[in-house]
Amino acid sequence: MSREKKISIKEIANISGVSVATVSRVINDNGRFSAETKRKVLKVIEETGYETNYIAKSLRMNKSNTIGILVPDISNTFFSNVVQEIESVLFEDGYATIICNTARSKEKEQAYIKMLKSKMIDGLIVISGFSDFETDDLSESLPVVCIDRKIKLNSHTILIESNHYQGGFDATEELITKGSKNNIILTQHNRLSSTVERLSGFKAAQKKYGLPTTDNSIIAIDMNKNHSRSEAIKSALYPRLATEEGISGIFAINDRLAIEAVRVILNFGLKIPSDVKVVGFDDDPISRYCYPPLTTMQHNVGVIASKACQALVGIIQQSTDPLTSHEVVPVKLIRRETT
Amino acid sequence: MSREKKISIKEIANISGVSVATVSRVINDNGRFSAETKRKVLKVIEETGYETNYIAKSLRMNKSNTIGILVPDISNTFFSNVVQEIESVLFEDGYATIICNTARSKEKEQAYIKMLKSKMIDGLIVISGFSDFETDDLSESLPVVCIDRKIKLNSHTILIESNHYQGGFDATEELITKGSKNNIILTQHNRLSSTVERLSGFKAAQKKYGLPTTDNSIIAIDMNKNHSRSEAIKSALYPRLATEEGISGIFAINDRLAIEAVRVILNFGLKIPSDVKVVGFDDDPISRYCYPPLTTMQHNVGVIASKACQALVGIIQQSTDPLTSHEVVPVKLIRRETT
DNA sequence: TTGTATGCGTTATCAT
DNA sequence: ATGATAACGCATACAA
Repeated sequence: MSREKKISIKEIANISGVSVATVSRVINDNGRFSAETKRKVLKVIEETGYETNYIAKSLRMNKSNTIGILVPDISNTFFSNVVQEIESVLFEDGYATIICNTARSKEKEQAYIKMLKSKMIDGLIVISGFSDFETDDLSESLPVVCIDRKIKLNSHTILIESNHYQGGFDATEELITKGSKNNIILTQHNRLSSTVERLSGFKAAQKKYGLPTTDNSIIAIDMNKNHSRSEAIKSALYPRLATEEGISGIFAINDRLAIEAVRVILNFGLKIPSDVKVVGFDDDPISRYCYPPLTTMQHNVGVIASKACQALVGIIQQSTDPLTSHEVVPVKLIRRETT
Repeated sequence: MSREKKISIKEIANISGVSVATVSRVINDNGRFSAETKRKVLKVIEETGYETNYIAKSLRMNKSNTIGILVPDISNTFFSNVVQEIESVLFEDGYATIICNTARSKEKEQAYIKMLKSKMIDGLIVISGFSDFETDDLSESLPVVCIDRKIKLNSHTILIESNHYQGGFDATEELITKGSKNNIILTQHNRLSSTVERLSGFKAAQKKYGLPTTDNSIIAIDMNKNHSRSEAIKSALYPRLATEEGISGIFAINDRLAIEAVRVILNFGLKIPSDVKVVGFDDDPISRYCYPPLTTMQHNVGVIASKACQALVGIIQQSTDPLTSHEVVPVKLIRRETT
């Protein structure tokens, strides 16, 4: 493996008999050179297979045409879809993308931010994650757009998010209009804004139809011990299934939870959707293939990604604050066989 | 948003009243400075919040402590798991990771390689993808390790892959030992080495048990038109299900295909696994939750990732060829309810 | 239209 | 133990 030295602008200049400045000009097409020299230089570049050293360019220009993405868990379907979409439009815009998987670790997140800044990234996209770190301080010195991650009010940071409130509302309304009166929300113990909003939507829908939301309406699973998640759901649900006024509708905050719930219910001996109806969230591929196929809320990944990119690139290139700093994109009910 | 100028080594030098050389020495702990100056400089660094500019460092050192990953489709579960794992160990080793989603586009792949080289990446990991591009030329000038991607024999490139042959063999043997005599392989039209190997495994297992592999044993779906994939499987399978000597076992080359096949069979009115048995490949999460839960082959993502990183980092740091240039890691049968 | 010279932030060589 | 300075590859202000 011979790492042959790469050819630089200087070589090109020597070979074609002009100065480095001139070479630089024709490469960047800045004008101020004759057609003849252009031809000459381009020919040499072609022959030598010269390629720009973006490290040097970045150092000189103080920008890298690179943007960073912080994502908590790339193996999560929704996240990876968003990332993939973002990467695609950014690529079109001429930006490279550094995807950083923070594994929900605050330390890793900080380390990555440091690394990204030292790489002179032009902008940063932060997807979800817990909001207790200071994106705000960050956005003072760097264009930042967040996706599904609440930030301080006085922030320069832009926020793009799914309408989790509406999602929670529509999901719950689906349960109700399909005939379920005794509904609960199956949620998790965390402080994600998306979780909070979905709960609000649930409550609002309940209220609209004159249904109460009590402590009993909320079952929150602790995600710390993943292995027993299924057990946790089981022990929370079983006693509530047997009673006179048993649970007849479940809005689960994500599809994984929903599917676990479905299993528990089926094992208990109840029918879905006749005895109890279930709605999930995220439209994970598993919701299409599980049994029975799961009614769920679908994110509009395409517009989330494009809005995020549009906002970020806008503020990078104009170096000015954009018109809207908060976009909320609707989610859509996908009706399948659990309601 | 005030992009305040970042502080450099020069400032540190001025403030602490030493030269830039000295500052650089204490930062890199190269010795040749007094304890006193060290203390002094470190204090200033602390106070000012100085952070190394890795762009400049990279330019000077001709290395970036960054490695690139080329992945065809980050939303594919297996790929995203591998990437996540790789990212994790590389992070521990002090390397940043640039994940590039090539979307199976040759143009994008080339563009990304160009970009990565110009960013002075220290190494490259290529996951799957079609083998008709020249990783070989690449590996002349850059440490490269491939995962599940066949390359030319004379190559410097290292290859880590799942044992697709063994996977195909074990999957098929599972069908046979569970009582199925009339087996087919459900595959796709592509030239991926993994596809080819799985087919070989299928044939070998058939042969071992005195079962023939004819043209009729192979059903290859065209993936071009995704929307009609389900239809394609249906029309391929239906006529073969009705006959006297109907299909009793299907080895599907991936879980998506397997699940579609399961649906077709169920719709046809046959029982699984009593009438026909199915084995998939990849252990996608959907295989756990689909109905009935799918027997499938599980990759050992952890060792694939760690072997890949180990190999890459080894050749980067020692700048020498590693002992083994080809590692094959076993896959594991996960027995669920389709066999 | 073209060339010279300077600087981006580092590290490394060579003095001192 | 420390400092001055060159060099990495590039873009640009200024001079010609």
